[in-house]
Amino acid sequence: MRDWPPTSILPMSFFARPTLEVARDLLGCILWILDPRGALSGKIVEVEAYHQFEDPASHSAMGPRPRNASMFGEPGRLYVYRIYGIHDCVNIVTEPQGIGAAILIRALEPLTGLTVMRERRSRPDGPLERIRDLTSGPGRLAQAMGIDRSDDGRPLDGNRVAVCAGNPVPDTEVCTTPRIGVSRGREHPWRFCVQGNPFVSRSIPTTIPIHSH
DNA sequence: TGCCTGATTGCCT
DNA sequence: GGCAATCAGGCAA
Repeated sequence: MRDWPPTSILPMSFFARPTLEVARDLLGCILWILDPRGALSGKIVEVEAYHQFEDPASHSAMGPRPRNASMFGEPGRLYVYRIYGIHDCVNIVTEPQGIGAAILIRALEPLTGLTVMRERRSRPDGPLERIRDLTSGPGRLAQAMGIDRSDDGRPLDGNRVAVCAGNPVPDTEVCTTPRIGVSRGREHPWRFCVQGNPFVSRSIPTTIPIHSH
């Protein structure tokens, strides 16, 4: 496979850090997955951080359950859940094992395997025309990359999935906002995105630069 | 057991 | 801007 395995795979130690640091550093990194039809990749341009402690919006807030077990497992693994009965959402486990924190990947900029992504995202009436609709949202990118709940708990070790270092995003291009769609914990600006990147799922008025000049 | 809500998306008006 | 699709977990009864 020409593009596999990818280089500069981030080690477990990268994810075994404070969740907000990992979330911010994840911007600009590349999510890779080995699809039967080839390697797929995209640049991470939008994420949300979810803690266990004092974060009522986190799935881990009420402690370990069968569904969120992987959230309390080793860092650097996937936590995949289904939302609204339809869409799968891709998270990466952070902090030391047992804490119960993760980062939701909300948007990617497609880099490799656009043809496969377009086929996966095609509608009953035909393929998607706009590249932006491929991966600009948590449910969309999961579908485009072919990630589902069977990937829950899977390590980012380069066997099927990996996150690799990319071009670092400077503070001047990082924005933080409240998390999308959460009813509790909205006071925390724990959504991070690359300012101006067209693949960010959506912008909200309270967007503020992480680097205030 | 039954009802309600949710880290969403796409189609409809 | 409204709303259906679709389902698992939490909680009330």
